[in-house]
Amino acid sequence: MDADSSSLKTVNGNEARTEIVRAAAEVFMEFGFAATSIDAVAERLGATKGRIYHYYDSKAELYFDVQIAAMERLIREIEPLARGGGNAAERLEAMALRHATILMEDLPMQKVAVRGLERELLGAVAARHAKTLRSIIRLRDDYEQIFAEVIDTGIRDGLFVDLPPRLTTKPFFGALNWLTVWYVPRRLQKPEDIAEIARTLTGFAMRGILKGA
Amino acid sequence: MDADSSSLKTVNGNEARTEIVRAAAEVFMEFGFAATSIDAVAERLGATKGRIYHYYDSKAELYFDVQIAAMERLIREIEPLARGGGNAAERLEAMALRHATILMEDLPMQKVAVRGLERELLGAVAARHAKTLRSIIRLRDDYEQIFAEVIDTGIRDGLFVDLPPRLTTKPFFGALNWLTVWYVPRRLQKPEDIAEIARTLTGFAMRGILKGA
DNA sequence: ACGGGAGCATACTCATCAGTATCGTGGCTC
DNA sequence: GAGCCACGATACTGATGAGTATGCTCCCGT
Repeated sequence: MDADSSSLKTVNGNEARTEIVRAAAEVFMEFGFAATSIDAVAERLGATKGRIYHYYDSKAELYFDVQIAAMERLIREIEPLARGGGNAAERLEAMALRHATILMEDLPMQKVAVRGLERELLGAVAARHAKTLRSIIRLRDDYEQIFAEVIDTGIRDGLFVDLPPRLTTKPFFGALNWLTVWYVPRRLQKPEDIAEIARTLTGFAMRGILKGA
Repeated sequence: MDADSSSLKTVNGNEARTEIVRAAAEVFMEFGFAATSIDAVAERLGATKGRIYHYYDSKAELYFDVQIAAMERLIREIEPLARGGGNAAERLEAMALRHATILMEDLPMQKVAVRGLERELLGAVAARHAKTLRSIIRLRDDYEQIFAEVIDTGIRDGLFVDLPPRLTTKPFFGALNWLTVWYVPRRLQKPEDIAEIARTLTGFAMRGILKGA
């Protein structure tokens, strides 16, 4: 149906774009949007600007694509869990565990996404990319909504502490997302370690929200 | 050459510097380090570059000063609470409550500090400011240490969950610090609202760390 | 076996800042 | 009441980096 709904410049550039997005995520993660030069991304790719501008019209568009990719993976993996079996507490726990794991597995992309639409952008580029911007905010809201609904259910079922859901969701995400600030992937020792961190964080977050017995 | 330890250029510029730091914090909060121009800070001051470069040698130095001011306030206010009365749980709760409150009261500075030494800096400016950089990292570590010790005590006393302290501190801070990501000061309604938010977050964090009855 | 275009590289342009150099001006001391 | 200096404004310089213009080279279909 779409001749060209995203601003795809060439017909078959999807895997080329993916490769660019991956490299961009790494550099954006390291330096942030403003301090990242397209040349630096190109260098990480072992290429030059030309390659990137062939697929993307601007740095902002590339940055947006990183965020979109990150959010889409989260939504794709977490939504089924929200619909899965078990009561609200069990489902929320599964979601949190998966969420934390994905953050670590996909650190570059996810870190960029978590940092979010740093203000630096909104002011500078808002006008030109208003539509894309809105769609990303939409994605983020949708994602939070998935959690919010499960939490809502849990509160109504008397499983969770009886507080404003919005205000409960925040520290819940905080406990998990904060890992993008401190987590540094170690060479070696990765496979089972990620799981342990994810479990610890999830445990903390769940205790925070569960109504005391 | 020059004997003065901080790079204070003029003799009595302390209040002038304070005013500059305050303005800088607002702009840095809004746009981040890289995307903030000194001219923008000057404009917020209702002045020009000249004023700023009269007191600061570089943008980095100014940025550092914001971080230092933020960390110093935290340490100054929280440390007494760590030494105060009560068991580890009571002290930790008081600390968390105060911490969250300060974040909201001093949002610009604290947000900049929480975002931390964004990587964008480390690469770019590390060499020249290695000493300052180290002292800021030191401040941050000291601050975390204040919490870590109380948490340690609580674990030994059997009050807190029995997990690696380092891994418990992280989500604890996460639940609190995350508010710098979502909290937007509302005009009106501020005085008691801040207190409620702080209490909710603190409650969450404490439940996360307390050993279930 | 030859156009033509997708997929890049190279080589520009032009704007934005960080930092500097220089110059006014008011207040202070003697 | 003259000189001095803290303070700050104005007017430069130089580097960096986003985006563009253009050229090269395969690969593809015909």
